[in-house]
Amino acid sequence: MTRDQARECARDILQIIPLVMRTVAAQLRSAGELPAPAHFGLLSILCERPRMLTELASLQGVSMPTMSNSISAMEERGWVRRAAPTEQDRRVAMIEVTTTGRAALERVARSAETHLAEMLAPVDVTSRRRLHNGLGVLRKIFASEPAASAGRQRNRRGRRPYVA
Amino acid sequence: MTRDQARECARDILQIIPLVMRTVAAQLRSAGELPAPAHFGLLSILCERPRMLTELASLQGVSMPTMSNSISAMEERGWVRRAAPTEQDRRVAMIEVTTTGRAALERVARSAETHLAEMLAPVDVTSRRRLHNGLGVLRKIFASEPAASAGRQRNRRGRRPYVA
DNA sequence: CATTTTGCTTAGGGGACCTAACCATTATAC
DNA sequence: GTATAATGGTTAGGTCCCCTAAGCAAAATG
Repeated sequence: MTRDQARECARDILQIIPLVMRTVAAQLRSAGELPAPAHFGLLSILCERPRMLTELASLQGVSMPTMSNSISAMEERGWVRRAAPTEQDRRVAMIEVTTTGRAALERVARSAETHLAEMLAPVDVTSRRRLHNGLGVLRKIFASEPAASAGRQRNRRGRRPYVA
Repeated sequence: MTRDQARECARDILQIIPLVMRTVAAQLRSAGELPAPAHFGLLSILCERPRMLTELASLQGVSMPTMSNSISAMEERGWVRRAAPTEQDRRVAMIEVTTTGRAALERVARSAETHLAEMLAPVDVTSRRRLHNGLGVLRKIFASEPAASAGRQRNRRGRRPYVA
């Protein structure tokens, strides 16, 4: 990729992603799912299988305090549970999704689906395929677990909240 | 698009866009451009030509108070200027970008370019094209100005912060 | 054992959204 | 031609998400 292409791509991302973000967030807000934008991904991950906090922070690319708070918020809503520490290692608290949580995920997905379907309706087939492919690429780029970095408080394994 | 496709697409967007958002925001933060994610688009728009506040709120899909605050923040940084009201209509205050603002935009673009280029480096040509196309579709969908809605405080003309 | 590392939490702060409520200034309606 | 809306903006108050710094307890390591 040439310098110009990189810059164009950067501008595109910087202009478009926040816009999409705002729109989706607004849709969820209006659907009464206030804190969903950040929690949705978490629920998805946790539906797969329970995880520890560090793992979740890594996967989502946020700091551990942030993840701790998010989980606390979701716990209060009854969407997840901090499982009792195991005999193996009493430090870790595995996070599990509850039935309520699964239902919430379903609800949010349905809500988003409705709104997005509306927005996607006027889009032709070719564009939809392009959208799908493009999202796939973004996923590959941003959802992978890049090389670890050094130092405390920096998600040593996996994605980190970009420190320098 | 079938229901299943819509849902899959919704899930993809809900999972991927926030991730990208966080990553990009973190990059800019670490580059010392703290409030850039939201302001970048504004600067881009204003570099084209001055706009009034209402217009900007519409284009960005946010409420007017939000836009007012954003502009105030950017004004404090010296990135934009609230032009003196005209004879024509003393209510409107046109927002103009300053030289400092243009420079900031350039700086942020370069910074983002650097980081993104790094992330995009391991991506093959086909994927890059897909990414580009996909972003184009997103732009078409989310950056267009959809039908107006009714009521005060709701960005009557153009994109609105989704109310119901 | 003393020290470090690891998993997690608490404390404190910032940015970006929102709704509600409030001025001005124009435009409309009797 | 004044009363009444409608329009452009701002202020006030609140939520959510994200961060760094600074703990605390349990495990691993010398």
